[in-house]
Amino acid sequence: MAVTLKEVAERAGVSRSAVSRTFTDGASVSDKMRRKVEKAAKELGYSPNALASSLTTGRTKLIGLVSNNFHNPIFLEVFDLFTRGLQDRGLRPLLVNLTDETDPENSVRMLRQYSVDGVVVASSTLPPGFAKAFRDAGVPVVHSFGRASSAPQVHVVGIDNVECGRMAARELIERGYTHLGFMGGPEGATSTQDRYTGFMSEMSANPGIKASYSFADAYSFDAGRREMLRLLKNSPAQAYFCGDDVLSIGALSAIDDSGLACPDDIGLIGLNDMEMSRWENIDLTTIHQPIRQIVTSSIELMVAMLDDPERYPETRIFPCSIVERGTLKAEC
Amino acid sequence: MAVTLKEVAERAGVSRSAVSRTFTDGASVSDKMRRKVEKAAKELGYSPNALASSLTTGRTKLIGLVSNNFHNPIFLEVFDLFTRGLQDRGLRPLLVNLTDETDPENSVRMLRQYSVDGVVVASSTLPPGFAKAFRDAGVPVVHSFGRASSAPQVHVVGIDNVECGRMAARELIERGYTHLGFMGGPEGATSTQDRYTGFMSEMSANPGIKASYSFADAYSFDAGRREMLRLLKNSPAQAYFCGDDVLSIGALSAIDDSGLACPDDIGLIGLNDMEMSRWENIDLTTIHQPIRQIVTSSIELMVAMLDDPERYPETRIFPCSIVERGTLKAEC
DNA sequence: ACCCATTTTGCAACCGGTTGCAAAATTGCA
DNA sequence: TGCAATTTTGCAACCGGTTGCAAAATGGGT
Repeated sequence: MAVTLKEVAERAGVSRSAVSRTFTDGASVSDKMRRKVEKAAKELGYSPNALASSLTTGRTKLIGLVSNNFHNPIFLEVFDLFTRGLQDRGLRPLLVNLTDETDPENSVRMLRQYSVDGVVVASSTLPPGFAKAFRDAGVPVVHSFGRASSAPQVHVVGIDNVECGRMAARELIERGYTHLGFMGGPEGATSTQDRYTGFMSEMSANPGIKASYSFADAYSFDAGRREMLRLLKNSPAQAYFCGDDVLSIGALSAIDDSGLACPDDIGLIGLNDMEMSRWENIDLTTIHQPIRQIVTSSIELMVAMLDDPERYPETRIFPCSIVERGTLKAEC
Repeated sequence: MAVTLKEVAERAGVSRSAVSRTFTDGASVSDKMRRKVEKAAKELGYSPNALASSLTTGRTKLIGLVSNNFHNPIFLEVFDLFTRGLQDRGLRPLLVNLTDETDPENSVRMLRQYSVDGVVVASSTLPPGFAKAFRDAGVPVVHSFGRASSAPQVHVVGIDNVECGRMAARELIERGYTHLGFMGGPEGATSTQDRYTGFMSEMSANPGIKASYSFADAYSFDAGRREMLRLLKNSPAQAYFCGDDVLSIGALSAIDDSGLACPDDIGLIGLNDMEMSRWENIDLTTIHQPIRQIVTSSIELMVAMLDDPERYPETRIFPCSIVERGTLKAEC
């Protein structure tokens, strides 16, 4: 069906190598030859088979884009940025959905069968074992939204979740709240654990402040709503730092439904600053996570690693900042 | 780096063909041989190179998943369903983001370079030209969420948007509204046009009802909000059928902000029934689009076409139904 | 016009698999 | 045990490209 190199060569009356070289940049071809070949190629509608060439060059320009976050709207933004960013650099994302997948080996095998040049793990809830499994298989890996570490085993790009936890606590304290709540995401996620650690460290620094904590079982609206409804039943805190924005929105809905008002009765601060958080009927005060920068940086790191697979693992942390909207009181 | 067939063959002391056959189902291999090969393969950690084999078999099991909807949260659900469904059938989605892309030829060329076995166009806003361009290139295509047609040029799976328009109009009329509004999505999208046609056809059947219409410039929160704010300035209708749910939610926010209430002052009905629409603080009355069935059916159709590329183009339409929630009055 | 340095071109082997065909091995049956 | 039918195996060519190397062509200087 498809036109091959050989046919173009015959039509142009030249060798196959000549055709190959006209489509390989950096190869030595005379202008005359190039014109002849390009003419024949155009007439036949030829375009080179990237997979065949990958056999000899060892590069497919395929990048595994691995995630298990298909229920958090912020990941639609993440996928948008990744796909466009990769495309712009001539790379192709092979999307892998790891929801329900527990064994890294399966995905490693699959991605190796397709000889991906690299893997981007885009998830804050996937255990670090996945990223490591790829690395152990000799595939360049970047873990985006992964856990910051001073001695990373793979490249990590993300935020300092511990610092975010601290930042949220400080903000609530500064605003005069004296009974704070931490309503985390899934307890097993490293992001949740780190935010918890940071939040609590700030608590120990402020003995006058009362704190309580609990965890929702997913980063999702329903989980946030359910957890907040539960909290509201018995003496809730004055303000909560929620695991992320979608969780906060669930909590917001629970507060509304209970006849309470936000921020008058209960304050909320989220994390992510997803598009939806600035919707006027949500208007969530939140910690901005610079996802655009994280994605761009992840892609840059990936590209760098394609050139030098031995590159020493690096952690890139981007600063977060509070976006003030309408879910915290100005001052208590 | 990677282990090859040849190495396994040498280790097992057999021919390369033998190794190839043990990993090809349906091939003739004795049990003894199979055991020998599998042992060697395991020891070496061999897994076959899918791309190399695609050279001779002509199948890559790669499916282009093409979309330009990276701002409508419903597409996260769509991607989730597609990636899982394809994976379950041993197919791999190559994600292509066509935001800002106007020339079908580019994407066709790109996907042909990667010899995808088929292409799923998942979009209601991409012009039909894209799907046709793939078909013309000899690639099996399914257009999901595409325009229904009695003489389709490519396989189409989706809903009857004209009927949805009618259904929305009828619902509003039955509830006693006498001044209806159609607030469409982007005017160029076939989905918008069809919903408009259906809506207006019902209007002509009800001469007593007053109707007005306008279009938002994207299927997005901001566009919906902007358009509704504009409408509210001069004698708005009593109830609107909005282009889709995310647009409705934008409209809802505009209504709230203007000090009006929904459904008391203005009624709204959306289309899609995305996850968010049932969030308790949104609670949107909407027309349910059975996306799960659409995706499943699209995948089935794709699989069928891989077996028989000449299969005659078919349109599959799934019925929609109204989901009653809180944005329409019970009775006026 | 001649010679040498440089560039362009084609040959052939190779990338990692698959597959038609014929030879070798196994099986069934007398 | 012998022989034909059947199954298993290996050889070698091929899929669609790339690339090292040597031969052919070109260019420059005199």
